[in-house]
Amino acid sequence: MKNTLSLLKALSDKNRLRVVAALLSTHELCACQIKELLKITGASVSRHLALLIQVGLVDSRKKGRWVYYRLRKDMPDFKVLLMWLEQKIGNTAVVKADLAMLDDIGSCDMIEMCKKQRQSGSNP
Amino acid sequence: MKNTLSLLKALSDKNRLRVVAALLSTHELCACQIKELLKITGASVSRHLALLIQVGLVDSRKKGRWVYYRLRKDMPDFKVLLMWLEQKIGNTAVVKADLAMLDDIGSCDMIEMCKKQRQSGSNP
DNA sequence: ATAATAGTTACTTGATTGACTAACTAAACA
DNA sequence: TGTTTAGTTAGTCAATCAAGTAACTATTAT
Repeated sequence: MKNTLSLLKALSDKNRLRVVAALLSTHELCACQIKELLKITGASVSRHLALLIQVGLVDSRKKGRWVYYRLRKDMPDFKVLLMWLEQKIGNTAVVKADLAMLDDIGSCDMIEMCKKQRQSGSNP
Repeated sequence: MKNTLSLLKALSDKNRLRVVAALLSTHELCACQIKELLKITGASVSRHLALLIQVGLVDSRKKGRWVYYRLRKDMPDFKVLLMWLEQKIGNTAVVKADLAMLDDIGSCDMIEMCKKQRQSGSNP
């Protein structure tokens, strides 16, 4: 009960839901890509992802300076829920726009993107 | 997206989740039964149920002085989610205790139960 | 008709939560 | 080795939310 409640709470935030939707179709995303997608500070990204990891929905791996996150689609506990979610929000305007945005971000060089982020000054 | 978010938020509260779990196995419950189950004021019950109705999960019908609520299990939008939920929380201690409690409540005369509630003084 | 009562709505209060800034950690490069 | 940088943690603030009390509505019973 408590676990399910935590899981539902984790999904009850627009930004976290957008992350999950994005991860449903991209297999893996770097923190800085998520930051670019949601247009929030790195600190906020970090906290959102920490929560998604805590409830077991997301996994992370560190590669050099970057941290990559991926959805644990295989977990039987979540499988049905994630399929339901995908079917529910996969075609919404927000998610479609996000996926288009991710196409741009993904085709970018990571280092260049991070440099651009620094210049546009969202995080000192 | 907005609808899905509202739905998830509606389910992200312990009392509302307990109500949904209860309705999953009882087909119909009166407001005063829910009040007895959750041990909160009638006002709070009313607001929780209003929210569940607003997101489309619950239906209500008025019969005399009483209002009965039922889950809209048929709705294709919710069907998968509700089945997932039932499988996830159906066997938890909280829900099992709630169902046992509802057995008692259900076998009671409604008028007697409401009278007892008045006497125990939870709502003036 | 009047009193009683089940449920809703309005208002207030305390707790939770999400976002930001700033300080910190760890990895890479000069 | 020292600096830059990606990400995390701590602290603060504003907004949201759940619960209670009190006032109101509608239905039943005396």
